[in-house]
Amino acid sequence: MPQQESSVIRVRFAPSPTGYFHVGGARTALYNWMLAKQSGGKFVLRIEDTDAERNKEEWVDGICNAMSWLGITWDEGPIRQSSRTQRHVEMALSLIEKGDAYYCDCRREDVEERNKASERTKQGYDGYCRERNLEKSPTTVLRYKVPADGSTTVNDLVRGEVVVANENIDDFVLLKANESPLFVLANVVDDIDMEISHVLRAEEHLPNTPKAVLLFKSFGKEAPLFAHVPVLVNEKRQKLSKRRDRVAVEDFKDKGFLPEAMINYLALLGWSPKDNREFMTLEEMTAEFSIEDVGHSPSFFDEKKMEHFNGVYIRALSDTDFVHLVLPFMEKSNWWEGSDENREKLFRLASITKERVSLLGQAPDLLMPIFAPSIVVDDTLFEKEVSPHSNLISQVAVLCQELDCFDAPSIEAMLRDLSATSEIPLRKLQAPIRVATTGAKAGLPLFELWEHTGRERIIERLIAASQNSNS
RNA sequence: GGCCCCAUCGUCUAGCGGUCUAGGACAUCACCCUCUCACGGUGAAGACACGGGUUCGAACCCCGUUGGGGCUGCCA
Repeated sequence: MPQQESSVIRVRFAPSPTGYFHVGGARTALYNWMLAKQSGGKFVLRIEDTDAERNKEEWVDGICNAMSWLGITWDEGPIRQSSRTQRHVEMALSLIEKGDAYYCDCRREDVEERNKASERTKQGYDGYCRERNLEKSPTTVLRYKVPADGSTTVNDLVRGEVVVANENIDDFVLLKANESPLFVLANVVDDIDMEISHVLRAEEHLPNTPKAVLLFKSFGKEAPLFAHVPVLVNEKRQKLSKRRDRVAVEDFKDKGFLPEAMINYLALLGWSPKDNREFMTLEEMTAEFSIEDVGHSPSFFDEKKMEHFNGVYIRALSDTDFVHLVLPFMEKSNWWEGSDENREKLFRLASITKERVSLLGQAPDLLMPIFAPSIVVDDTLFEKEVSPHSNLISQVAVLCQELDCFDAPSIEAMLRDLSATSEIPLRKLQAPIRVATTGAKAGLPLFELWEHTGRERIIERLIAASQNSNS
């Protein structure tokens, strides 16, 4: 096959704005991006909005924002397919003269009826109007006349050769009755005009690719290289669906996923580097990515594993970056006051917080006992963990009062001392006072937590706890 | 129903005819570390769908079966 190896790679990512941007689309976009960037090629963002009924402009913004957040940049676009309707129609009409297209006035019900009546095992359009030489009218669609014999081959970079007998390809619609262009037509015309070299998309498009190949041929153009990557599936092994599955990129952003972690995880769904390592930067992945090495079977999108990746990325963050990234999540809490003092405190808490969260959104819960003026202790938990130890708790309150300096080392020394004299292991001793001062059984290391909460509030909470136990 | 695609631990994968008593990661479990939790460390359990070939030799090649998925629109 003569191939344009010398010319630049031009790919396009072509979402239709019929819903939010989901992880499946993100992975397809990412693969396209890596394919283009590894050789200095161009990435075109094309919005496939030929179906005016289903598209909404706000989805376009959503897609662009989510892609930008992930770091998937585009060199051209977003180009609305709807802005090129005239060109699509013109190209479709040119096929009539070539004898490759014809008008058809069959209604869907008519076709179904005929199929039912005949012995035909296939269900699609039966070619009823092929030789009727209909004129254009408000009720006619324009169909492509698929050759009766022979077969059409799709040469796919990940699947290999896919051969389909032409008799199994229906005469598909090019132009609706209202003369608006349809997917395959618009796709092919735009790919030609935009000089797309590689069409990398999800496997769900494989069945209509022979139609595209036929069109390229009719237009006298060489088809681009195709690469159909497996779809992403849910736990029931069905293709991820915007409606059924909660997989919006934006939702993951809101939960506190880092774009780098998502990109890293997503890239590994269907592809892996030669040495099978998992943590890679976008640059490293781009350098090593190879479309031929993409797997052939669907991958389950495992949010748990992605969260693990996210935790690793969070822990690798500098304290400064962590504070910067976690601040928006803190600001969602009504107890958070964004003072310089609090930001400084947050910075000093960064390292012990980082290793306890796998999502940025988990940080506020951990930090609430320190920054919130008051805490809430669940009744059952209080009865179980706090009440039996009211004496101990009031004793600790006194010791806190007596401490020269209320910092972590002093607090630790004080509690270890108490542990030794009272013969209560530190691990047992910390439980009631932790619940009394934080409302939770687990959380940040107690000594640092107390230091940053401040002596006054800690003593206040300890006293309140011991008094509530007595009554 | 028809057409097409796919098939290694529960999941993501390594493996591209001999190095496989099948390696790694997530999840699970146990132990260690430890002020709780977490991080980290060590270890356990866990897979080549099945049947035929080809070959001295098959997870790797071929065929079939089974199972799964996608498409089947005047959606994309």
